[in-house]
Amino acid sequence: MANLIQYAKDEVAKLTHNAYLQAAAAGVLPSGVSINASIDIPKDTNHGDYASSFALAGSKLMKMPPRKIAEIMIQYIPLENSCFDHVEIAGPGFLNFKLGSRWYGNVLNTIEAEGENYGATDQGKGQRVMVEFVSANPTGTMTIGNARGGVLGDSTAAVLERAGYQVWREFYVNDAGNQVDKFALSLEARYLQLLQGEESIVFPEDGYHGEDIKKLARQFYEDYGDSYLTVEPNERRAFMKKFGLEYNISKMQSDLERYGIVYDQWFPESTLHESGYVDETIDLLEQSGYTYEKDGALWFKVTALGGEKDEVLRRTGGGYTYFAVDIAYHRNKFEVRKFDKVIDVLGADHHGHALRFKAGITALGIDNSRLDFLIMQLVQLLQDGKEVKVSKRSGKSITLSDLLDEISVDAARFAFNAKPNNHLIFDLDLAIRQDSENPVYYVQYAHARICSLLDRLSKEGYFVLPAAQINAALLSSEEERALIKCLAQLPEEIFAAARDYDPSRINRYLIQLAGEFHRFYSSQHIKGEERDLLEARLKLADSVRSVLANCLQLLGISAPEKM
RNA sequence: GUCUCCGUAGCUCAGCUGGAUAGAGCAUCCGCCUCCUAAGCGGAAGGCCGGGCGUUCGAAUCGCCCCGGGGACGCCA
Repeated sequence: MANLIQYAKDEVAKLTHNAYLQAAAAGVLPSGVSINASIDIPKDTNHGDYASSFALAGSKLMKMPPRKIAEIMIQYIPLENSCFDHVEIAGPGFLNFKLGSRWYGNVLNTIEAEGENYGATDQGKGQRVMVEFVSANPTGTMTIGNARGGVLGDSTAAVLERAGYQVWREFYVNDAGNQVDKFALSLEARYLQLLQGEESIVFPEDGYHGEDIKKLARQFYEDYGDSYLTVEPNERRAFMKKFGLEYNISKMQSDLERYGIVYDQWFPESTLHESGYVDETIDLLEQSGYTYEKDGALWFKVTALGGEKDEVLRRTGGGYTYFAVDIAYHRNKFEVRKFDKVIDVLGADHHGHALRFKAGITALGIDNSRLDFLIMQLVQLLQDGKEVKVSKRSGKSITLSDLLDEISVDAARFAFNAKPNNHLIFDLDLAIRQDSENPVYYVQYAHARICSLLDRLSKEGYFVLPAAQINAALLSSEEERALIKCLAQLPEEIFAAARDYDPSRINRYLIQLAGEFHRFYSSQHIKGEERDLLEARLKLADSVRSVLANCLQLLGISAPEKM
C-alpha cells in the first residue's frame, strides 16, 4: 500500500513547514503566519521532481518578496535523512526538490514486495459497493453502446476492487412490463406470419420491427414446429415470452463473457413484482407523503424534492412505471442487500431519469449520496469516414457480437475504456485495421519485449535478483529515473481512477509507462553491460513487466509474452 | 425554453481541487536496425486552449455572460 509519490510529497510539506517554523523562531521570518502552499510535480524535470510554492504563497502575508523568503527558508532545510538529495530556488521563488537514489531503490523494493497487489489503496475501507452496468433490455441484441457501458462498468469495478472496495457486479434484467409484452406480441406475430403468410397477420404498430425478432421466431419454429398454432393466445404468448427472454438472456451472457465480463448476479425485475416488493415500496412512498393522485394515476412529487417535474408511479389503467420499479429495485439494493454504495452506469439518454429517481431514494429515507451515477455520453459510430446512425427500431444497428467478430477483445476493451464524459467516436475502419495505430499494441509490445529480453538473458545465466541485492544508484540516467518515477505513479492513478470513476486513467498510464520503457530500452543497453549495471537494469525492466501485466490484467486485456 | 455533457494542434484526445515555455497518439516531413523484438526511438512542423468580462502574484483550469455541438425533458424503458 505504499504510495511513494505521496510519501515524497508529504516529506516536502514537512521540510518546508519545519524550515518556516525554525526561521520564524530565529526571527528571520515573520511568525504566526499560516500558509497554504501547493506542492507540484513540475512538467520540466529541470525544475526538480517536486516544487513547493511556499514562498510565493507566503509573499503577501509576510510582506516580503518570494525569492527572499525562499533564500531564508532553504538554509533551514536539512536533506540528510530525507528521500531528496538536492533542493534549490528557482523562477519566481519555487523551492525545487530533487529525489535521491534511496527513493528510486525504494520504488523497486515496493513493487517487488507488493507483487500483483502493487498499486492497491485502502480508500474503500472494505465498503460493499455494487456496480450495475449494461442492463440492456432482453428484448433485443446488445449494441455498440453496450460495448462501452460494459467496459466502463467492468473496469470501474476492477479499479474499485484495487482501491479497497468489496465489489459486486450486477446486470438488471428487465424481464417484466410493457416492453416485454410488446416483445412477446411481436414474436408471436412473426411466428404466425411464418406459418400463415405475412399478409394474414397484422404486425403490431409499436412492436419490434428488427430482423432479430424474425430470427427468433424461426428458431421457435425449429424447436416447436407449428404446435403452438392452436394454443390459446394468452398461453401461447406467455410461453413465447419465456422462450424469447431465455434465448436472448443466454445470448447476452455468452456475448459478455466473450468480452471478458462476468457478473456476480443477473437480477430479474420480475422477482420484484412477484414477491410484492414493488407494491410494498409504493406503499412506503405513499406513506412518505410525497405522492398524490391525479387523473386516476398515482404521482410522485419530484418537484417537492428539488427536481424538475413530477413522475407517474402507477398508471391510470394500473401497472407500475419503469420509474416506480426502479425505485423499488434500488430500495432492494440498499435495504435488503445492504450495499454501502451503489453505482449505476448509464447512457446519457437516461440522465434525466437518474436525477429524478434519486428523489425517490430520498423519500424512502435512504441517504442518496450512497447512490452515484456514472453517466457516459453516447457512442458515435464512424464507418468509411461517415457517421452510422444506430437505430434500435429499424434493427439495423451493429451489435456487440458483430463487433467482436471484427476486432479483438483486447482492442475493443482498450478503445472503449475512454473518459465517460466525452462523446466517443468509434471509427470502425480504424479498429478493424489492428495495426500500430492502435495504442493497445504499443503497450502490449512493451510487455512482450521485456519478456523476450528476460528469456534471452536467462540463457546467458542472468536472472532477476531481489531488489535488496541490486545497486539502485546505478540507475541514474534521465530515462531510468523517469521510468522509475512512472512506476511509482500507479497508486496515485488507482486512487484518482477510483475517486473519479474513471478507469481510462489506467489506459493513459499504460501508454505513458510503455513509452518510458521504450525510451529507456532504446537509450540504455542491458545485455553486454557489466554485471552490476546489467542486474540493476534487468531488475528495472522486470519491474516494468510486472506493472504492465498488473494493469493490463486489471483492464481485462491480455499481456502477451511474444508478438 | 429548462436541465446536462462537451468545445485545446489537420484528426482523436490528455491536462481542469489555479503554478514556470500548453502535452500525447495518429497523419506530414527528416533521421536511426553488423548491437537485447523497428508493433520501437530521436528530430522537425503544427495552437487567439470557442469568444468576452471578472477573481489573483499567477487562469486552458475558478465565477458570470455569450456562441457552437450532443443528450434529456412520454401515464416508454
